[in-house]
Amino acid sequence: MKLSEAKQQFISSWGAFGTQWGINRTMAQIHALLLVSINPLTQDEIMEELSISRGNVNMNIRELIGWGLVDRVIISGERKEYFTAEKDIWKVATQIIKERKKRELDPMIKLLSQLENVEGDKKDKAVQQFTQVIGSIKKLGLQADKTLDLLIKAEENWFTGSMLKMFK
Amino acid sequence: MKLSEAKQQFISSWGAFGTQWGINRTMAQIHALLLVSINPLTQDEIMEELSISRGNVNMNIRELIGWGLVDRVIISGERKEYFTAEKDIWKVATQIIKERKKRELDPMIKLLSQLENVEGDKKDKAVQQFTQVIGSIKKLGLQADKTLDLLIKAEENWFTGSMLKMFK
DNA sequence: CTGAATTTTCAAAAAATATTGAAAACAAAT
DNA sequence: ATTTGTTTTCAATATTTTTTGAAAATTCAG
Repeated sequence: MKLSEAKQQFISSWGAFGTQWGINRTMAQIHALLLVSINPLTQDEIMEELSISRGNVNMNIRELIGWGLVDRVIISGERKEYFTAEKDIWKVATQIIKERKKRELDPMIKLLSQLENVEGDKKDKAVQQFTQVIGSIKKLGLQADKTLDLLIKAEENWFTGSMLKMFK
Repeated sequence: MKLSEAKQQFISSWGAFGTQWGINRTMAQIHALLLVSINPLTQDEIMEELSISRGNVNMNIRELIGWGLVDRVIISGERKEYFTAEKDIWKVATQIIKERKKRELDPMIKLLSQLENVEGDKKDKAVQQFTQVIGSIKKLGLQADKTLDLLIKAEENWFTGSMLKMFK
């Protein structure tokens, strides 16, 4: 397989995987494109490469910047803005975990905490069961939250190092 | 907050969280409903409770069964089928991990393995960089795969037990 | 086997989401 | 201050995804 062909394949597949995870296809494709581009790209280059409109590029680039996965790059003497993606995959992964935790896990735990305080007879089977289910989901959430915090702080060898040794 | 109100809130919020994870809103809501229902429910009861059509219930229930999160229950003497959800949240979590791994992570690793074999000059900076990025994503994927396999096999106290001890 | 109850399918409709493109806003150079 | 290149916005449009509901298929009882 040729390089250009492989890049195309990567970009298109990454977009497809993205949608399965609730991520906009184009956003995932732009990220993929920047990951496999040696040099930073302009909006025009991204438009060209992916055959998408200027507005689409602009919106998704800003979204990617919001996720902390893409940075603006100023090239001196150039009028246009350039964009580049973090290439260190460990950093990319922790950044995504950090954001999803903040946007999704934390609000979910907050919700579950509220739902735990349902009023009613403690002997009521229905109340018991509800509180039990909500409580156990919250517990799992809190544990995941804690673990992910540590993971985010841990160094790159977390997976390869102590983690795997632990399970032998 | 009253129990019925809390249930409604849980179901509706669970649906919203689901969509963020690329899961059909109704499927997540049906799952939530069954999680907080003491008794198994029929399709008619689910239709009624969530105000959705029969076809919609049927399709999403089958999808949930496919994910291993919901089971058909036969109640003797009854003609209708009943449905119930696994209430043990740890089992639910490992089941979801197992399925997403199979449906998403494994295919992704397969793709990356193919893309690693790009033909071309090894000294070409572009080829090097591409291979490096693809290789590191694959590596991360393989490590996650391995870790999740162990997690799936591990007992319920994985998070609370050794996992947290490891990080102090 | 027949008929009634129940489940499944799937084309059409509705809803949700993503994309376009042109106008407006902004920024740099002269 | 004006022109020119560039970025941003957002209403309109297109696409994708979900939902409906009625017909077909299936299942069970008699």
